[in-house]
Amino acid sequence: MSHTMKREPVKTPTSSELEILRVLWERGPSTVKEVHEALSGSKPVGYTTILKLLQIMTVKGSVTRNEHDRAHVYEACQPAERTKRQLAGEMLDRVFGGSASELVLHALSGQKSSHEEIEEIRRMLDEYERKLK
Amino acid sequence: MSHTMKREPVKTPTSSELEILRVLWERGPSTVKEVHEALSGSKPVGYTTILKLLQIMTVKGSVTRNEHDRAHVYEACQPAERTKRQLAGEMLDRVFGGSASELVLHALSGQKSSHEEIEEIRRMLDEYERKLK
DNA sequence: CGCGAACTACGAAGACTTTCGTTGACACTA
DNA sequence: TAGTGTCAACGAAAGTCTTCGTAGTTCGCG
Repeated sequence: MSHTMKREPVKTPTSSELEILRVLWERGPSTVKEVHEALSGSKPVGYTTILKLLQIMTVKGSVTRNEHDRAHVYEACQPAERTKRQLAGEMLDRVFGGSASELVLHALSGQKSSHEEIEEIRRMLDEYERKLK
Repeated sequence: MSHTMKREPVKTPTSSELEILRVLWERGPSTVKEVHEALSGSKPVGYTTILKLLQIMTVKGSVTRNEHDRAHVYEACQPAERTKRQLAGEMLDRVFGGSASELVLHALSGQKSSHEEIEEIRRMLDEYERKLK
């Protein structure tokens, strides 16, 4: 009955979901245990908390799980690039009214970026304009 | 008793609060009515909803209000620059692991920026490096 | 078999957000 | 003065998010 199912606009992940997604993006498909261990490093969090979150994310459709093994293996549905673009785009609109330069300005003002980092950004701008033509 | 009061780390505004703050930043000190009218343009929202939000924000400390007139006048406590920097900085850390170039990359990939906009970003990069020295 | 370890499923509490209806105070005016 | 319009204050409902305890299942092993 897929034709009766609403194609949701892929809501942006919540704060906790994002933490989990970052682990999945970095590690690739992982079990609850693996995600839990990865996140426990930074702050204490219960095993079942991660489990529950992953279950909810499965229902929401932001991750899929492979139940072949007893320890289910979870995987992000959307590639990191897509979700990051979505998040950056939202901030661009909601905070900076669509002005990319304003976003860059404020992003830089908050921390000290290295000369290399700045050079990297310049390279990307060149690349971006090259593609526009 | 200010010395007994905790100096909260100024939590980042919620989605609705941000919408209101943007109005206050743009218009300057405003009454509930004015904020309401400004926001009604984009989407329907009740007057008391805005009032309640502003009251909550007053308690949280993100806005102050002048009760001199019957229609209280609200004003953002933090300048736009500061809050924007905070929001951009958070996204930088939480999504892009602190990589400014990645943030720029994804911000640009989501929308089409004009040549002028790109030039503006380049100018800002120059400015940023100039100040580093 | 019976036990403990490893896992999933489920429910529910608590905190926050968002939204709005209702009430009451005030002030202006017919 | 009674009626009308403008406001603030409050309470409460509904929806999310986050967290975790508890219960039940399965597997390997002594």
